[in-house]
Amino acid sequence: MVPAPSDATRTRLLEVAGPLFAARGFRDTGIKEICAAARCNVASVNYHFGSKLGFYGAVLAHAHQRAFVGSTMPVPAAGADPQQTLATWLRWWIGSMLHPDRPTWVQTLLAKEIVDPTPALDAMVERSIRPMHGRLTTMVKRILPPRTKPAKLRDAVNSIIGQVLIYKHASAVLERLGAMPEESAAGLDRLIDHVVTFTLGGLAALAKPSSPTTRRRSAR
Amino acid sequence: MVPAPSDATRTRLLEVAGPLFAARGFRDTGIKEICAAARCNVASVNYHFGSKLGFYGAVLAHAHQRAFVGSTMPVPAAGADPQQTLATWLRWWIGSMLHPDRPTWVQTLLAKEIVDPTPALDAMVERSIRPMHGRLTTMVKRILPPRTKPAKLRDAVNSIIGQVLIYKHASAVLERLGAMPEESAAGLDRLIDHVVTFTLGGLAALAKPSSPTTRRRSAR
Amino acid sequence: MVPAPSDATRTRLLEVAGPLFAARGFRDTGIKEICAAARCNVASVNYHFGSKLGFYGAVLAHAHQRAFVGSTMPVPAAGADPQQTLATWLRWWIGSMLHPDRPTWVQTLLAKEIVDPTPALDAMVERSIRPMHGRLTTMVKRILPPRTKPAKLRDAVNSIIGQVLIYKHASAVLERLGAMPEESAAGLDRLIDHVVTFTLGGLAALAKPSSPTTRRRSAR
Amino acid sequence: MVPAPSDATRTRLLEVAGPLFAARGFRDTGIKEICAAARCNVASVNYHFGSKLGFYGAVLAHAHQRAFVGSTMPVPAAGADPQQTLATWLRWWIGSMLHPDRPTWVQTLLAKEIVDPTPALDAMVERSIRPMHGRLTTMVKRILPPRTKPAKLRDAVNSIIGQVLIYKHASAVLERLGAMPEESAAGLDRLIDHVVTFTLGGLAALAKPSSPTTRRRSAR
DNA sequence: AATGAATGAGCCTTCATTCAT
DNA sequence: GATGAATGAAGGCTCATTCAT
Repeated sequence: MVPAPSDATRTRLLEVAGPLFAARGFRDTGIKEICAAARCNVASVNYHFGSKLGFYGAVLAHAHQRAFVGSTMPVPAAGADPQQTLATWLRWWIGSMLHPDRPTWVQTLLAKEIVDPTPALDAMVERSIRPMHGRLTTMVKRILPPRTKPAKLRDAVNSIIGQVLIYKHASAVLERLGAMPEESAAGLDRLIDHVVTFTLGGLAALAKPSSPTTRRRSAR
Repeated sequence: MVPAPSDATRTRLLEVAGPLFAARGFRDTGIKEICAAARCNVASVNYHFGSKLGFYGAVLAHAHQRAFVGSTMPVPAAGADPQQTLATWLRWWIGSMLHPDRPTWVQTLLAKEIVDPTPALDAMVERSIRPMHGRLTTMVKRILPPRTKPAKLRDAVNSIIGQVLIYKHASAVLERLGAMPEESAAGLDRLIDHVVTFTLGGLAALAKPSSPTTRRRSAR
Repeated sequence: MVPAPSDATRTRLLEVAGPLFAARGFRDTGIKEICAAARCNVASVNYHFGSKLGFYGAVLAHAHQRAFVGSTMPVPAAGADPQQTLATWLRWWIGSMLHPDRPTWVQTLLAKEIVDPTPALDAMVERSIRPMHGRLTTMVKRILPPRTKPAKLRDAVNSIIGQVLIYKHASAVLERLGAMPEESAAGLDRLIDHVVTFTLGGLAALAKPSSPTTRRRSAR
Repeated sequence: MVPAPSDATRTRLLEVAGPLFAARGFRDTGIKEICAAARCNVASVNYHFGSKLGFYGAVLAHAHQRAFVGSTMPVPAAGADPQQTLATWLRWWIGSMLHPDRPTWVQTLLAKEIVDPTPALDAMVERSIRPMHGRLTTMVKRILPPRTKPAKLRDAVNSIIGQVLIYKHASAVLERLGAMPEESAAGLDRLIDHVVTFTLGGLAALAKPSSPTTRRRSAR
């Protein structure tokens, strides 16, 4: 079960399948196609991973390992400013999600899985997403007032995540609308600045006791 | 294009296919399955619509017609407060996207199409998404300072959209994280309040000339 | 479900599959092979019968219909001699099982199914075997003494059936031992005479109150 | 042929494969399954036995060795009563075939092989079946009149064998018909009594010069 | 001596589509 | 105008076997 010393084929399969799955989705990517790209027999996938779905799970895990290699999550200084801490973390996170020099297929793969889940999603959530989500929640909690209700905290975190995920989830539409940011390091920096500013502004607004502008009746 | 004289079957197919496509995606929903639900022959789809893809396009168009029936986009009063105008529009938009009393499959279908586009996406963008996007952009532009750069405006709009789309695109993950808002009218109202507050706060922060907190270097 | 008026392919499949299944068994006979013999597409089997197993069940039912066509089970005369009635019935049954002019694959198919059952066996037992078994049991019961225990009756019936089935079930071995009867009408007649004589003799012995010759201890 | 010096794996394979082959047949039992049960590599079978078929032959030979261990065929006393001799031998044979305390898979394996022969059947017939068949034939010959034709003798022997084989070959059907004898030592004893009585009665009837009851015409 | 890895042929089934009526 | 029948390609998976160590 543990990767044997010489897994030429196994490793090649894992390396090669990520971009393919990301490009065409789980169900539209045939193992024939994958094995052709990995120059191995179609039976290899089933031999090493039991089934196509098992293989897909392994690819996801493999992708997760690679996703943050060379980019360690920043640890907040003990008595650091909460806003500053969040800003730093956001810079790291958004950078690791959207950096143009980074192979884009890893995040695309995760995005596809999020929108159209397969049974492999559960493992992915626990392994990869929940830790980050917890970290982000903790940081936001420190910024909001002490007695903020959990629901409010939860919404705030979602608003932050949503601002970033849209570039992964809706890129096809944003491109058609001409609303994609420039794919350059400078463009990414500007985008990050924007998200940080927007987020801190939003959190500040949440911190005030105010009621939102004249909410007369619920929609509909 | 115009409904043929005797189109009982044709109409039934269009009505029945939406939820199925929304539930399992374009490629995973078989025409056998659809025709079984519509109690008609498997050849009917190709007979009436030429091919599966043509049928899918027709379903999307049909869905768009239904999507906003009984819920007209609010028109801003001439000299109204820009923030107020945006807030009102957001209430309407989020409500039409997430209201629990409303059949959810239309938006789900659009969300799936956004993440995993088929050739039918282009038509959908022009017909359904671009008008809304334009309207939203206009409203945000009125809130931001007069000389705001297009890129900044564009980012702001994306930040608003992203806050909402996440509930459609990432619901599978949010549910597993326990981060989904309550599915009730009251829960939706609270969520809308949150988005409005967060958004207006974010836009206010963007309006200030300041630079975000100490941005030393871009992420890695 | 009911055979439609024009089932060219469906009928051809049913006709052609019997000998093939009989020759190589259910699991060793590929639908590719069958469809090649029926000159139709490999998908036809699944289209008409849902699955290979469903097809096999249909072949069995079809075979059962054909098995006794033109050979109606003899009905005993009202006050006829029980021995005579049984003899007549045995003549008919053995003849229909072993007659050399009759296509042998039907019985071979049933025999294979009996020894190595598939899920289709249950239906076959109820439809085809139980009625005959019941008839035979009734006839034997009339020959044995009135108060014969059910277990004794059951064993007697089994002894009769076993004498016949061996020629279907163990023919491969009997041939190698040189113990197969001649495959001719005359040979079959002699065999039938033998079974009738042996059976009536055996039943007569059972009817006597005697204990079998010196049964000291059970084997081993 | 002779067991190699270090044959732990080889022996384990032989021991473990018998019941599996008996349960599911030669073609339906995968070597993967067998090797999993024997806790060895899938290549072991081919390594030790050359091929699956070679392995199967070895299993059959191994089974034959075990089949009659601890149960030696009774040798008739010189001047013993022929009926008594046959009865004694039948007791031993049926007991060794059907005794519930005895692992049943050996006989089941042979039964499967008889109905659906593989190339390994020939060896099995010569080694295991022909000697018994010869012995039985000799005993029956002593009971029938001196000048009995070989065909008649052969039929008589088959009638005896058939009475027993049915419980091995048709057990699936007999169970469904509720016609299986009780699986207990007492039940077996009763069954043996029955077969002995029925057989001796049948042989007695054969010995008479009579023709069977009014055989008018052969069946259809 | 023995094994984990890898192979290629074959399996049954499903698919969107087209044909003949 | 509409359908039941039929099609061929492709799908993932299992198999007994062989290779390289």
